Amino acid sequence: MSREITEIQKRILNYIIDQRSGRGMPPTLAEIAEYFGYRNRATVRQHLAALEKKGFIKRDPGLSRGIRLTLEDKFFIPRPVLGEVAAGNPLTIYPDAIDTVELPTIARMPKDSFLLRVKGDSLKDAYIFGGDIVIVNPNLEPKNGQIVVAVLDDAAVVKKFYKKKNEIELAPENPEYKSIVIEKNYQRFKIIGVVVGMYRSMNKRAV
Amino acid sequence: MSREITEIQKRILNYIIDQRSGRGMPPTLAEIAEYFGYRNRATVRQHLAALEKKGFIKRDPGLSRGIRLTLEDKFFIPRPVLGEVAAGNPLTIYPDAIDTVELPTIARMPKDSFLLRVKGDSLKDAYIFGGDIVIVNPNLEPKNGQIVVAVLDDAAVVKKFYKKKNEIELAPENPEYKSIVIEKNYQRFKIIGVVVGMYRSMNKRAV
DNA sequence: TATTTTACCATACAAATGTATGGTAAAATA
DNA sequence: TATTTTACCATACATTTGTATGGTAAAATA
Repeated sequence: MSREITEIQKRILNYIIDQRSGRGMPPTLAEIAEYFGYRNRATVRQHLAALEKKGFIKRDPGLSRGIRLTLEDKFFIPRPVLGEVAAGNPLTIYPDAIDTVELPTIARMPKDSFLLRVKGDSLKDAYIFGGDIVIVNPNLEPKNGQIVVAVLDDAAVVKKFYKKKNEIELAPENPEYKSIVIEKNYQRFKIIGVVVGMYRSMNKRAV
Repeated sequence: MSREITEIQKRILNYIIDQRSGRGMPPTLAEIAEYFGYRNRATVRQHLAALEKKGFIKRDPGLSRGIRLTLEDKFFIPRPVLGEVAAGNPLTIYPDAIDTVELPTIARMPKDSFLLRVKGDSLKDAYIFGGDIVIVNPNLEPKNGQIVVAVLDDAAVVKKFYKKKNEIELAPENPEYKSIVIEKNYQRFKIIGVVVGMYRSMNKRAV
C-alpha cells in the first residue's frame, strides 16, 4: 500500500480543510461529490476511505459530516523546526530539528511542509522578523513575487523570487541588502520551497 | 415578543457554541435533544426558531447541522462598519439583538483561545495588518505592554494594555491614533483576552 | 380574566446523508 | 504478464436529520 497521497485525494483533503475552516463544519459526502462533479457519493466515500487508511482523516461512522482531520485535532500542535534561515548572510540548515513550536491549527500546514525560524531582518519590509516561524511548502512551483527558501552554495536564503529569461533573481525585502542573480542552470542553486505562511508568538517579544 | 433570551435558550446557545468550537461543527437537532434529555427533535426546533427570531443564530433550511452563530460571524468576520476600525475607532461587533449584560457570555464563548481576523491598520506598528489572524486567550491576566482585545461601550478594540493607579490606558500601535484612558471601575469596559500569537497566510496577499 | 409565550410531548413524513454491493476501465506495480 | 490500486459509475437501502402538525400544561403578560 502506498503511503503517498494521490493528487485527487490531496484535492479532496484540501477541500475538507477549506470547508472546515471557512464554513465552520466539514462537508457531507454529497457536497464533496457536487463540488468535484461526481455523480454519486460512493466515489467520494472510496476516496475518504483511502484518506483514512493513509492516516489523514478519521471518520465517525453514521454521523453526518463525520470527518475529522487528524492533523488538526488540537488547536496547537507541536511541530519540529528544522533550522534557522537567514537574513542577509546565508545560514546552513541543520539536518535535525533544533526546536519545536506550538503551531496553531489554523496555520494550515500541508503534511510535506516544514518550519524554519527566521534570523535577521532582511525580510522586514515583508513584515517578517527574527524569531518568526515561516511555513515552507517544498512541492509548489514558485511564482514571481512569492517568497521562497532556496539553497545557494550550501547555505539557505529566504528571498522574493523572480524568474527571468536566462536567470533567476532573488530579491530581498530589505533594501539594505542586494539582490542575488543566478544563471538558470547554475549547479549549486536549488529552490527548497515556497513560504506559504508565517506564525509569530507574542509572549516572547516585547511588542 | 420579548427580546430577552430565556435561561433554556441560553443554555442551548451555549451548547451550540461549545460544540462548534470543541468538535469543529454545530450539533444536529438530535444531538441537542439527547444532550438536554428531550424525547423529540421538534422541541429543539422550537427553541432554535426562538433563537433565530431573536437574532442569535441563523438556520440553513434542510441542511444538516445548519446552525450559524450570528454573533460569532460578526465577531470574526467584520461587517460594513469596518471603516471605523480602519480609522482607528472602535469597531461595533454586537447588533441590537444583544444587550450589554450578555457581553460576558460572548467573552467566555470559546473554551480556551479563539481567533480574530484583523481589519484596518491601527496595529501596523506591531506589524499586524488587515487579513492577519490574531489568537486570543481569554484566560490570561493581561500584563503591561501586551496587546489585548477589549469591549468598550459595545465595541471591540485591539490595543496595547497599560495598567496605572486608577485607570487603564489602551495605547494603539499606530501613532496616528490616540490612546484611550478608562477609569478603573468604568462599567462598560471589559477585557476579552490577551493576544498570544498571530498567523498570516502568504498566498492571498501580494507580498 | 383572557391571551400569549414558553416548554415540552407524540406521531408522521420528506429529505439529506451515509452505507453496501457490484461493475468498468486505466494506470501502477509486482 | 498478472495483480493491485486508483478512479469512477449505477442502483438500492438504512439511518440520520430536518420538517410539519397537533396536543398539553405552566408561566408570563395584557
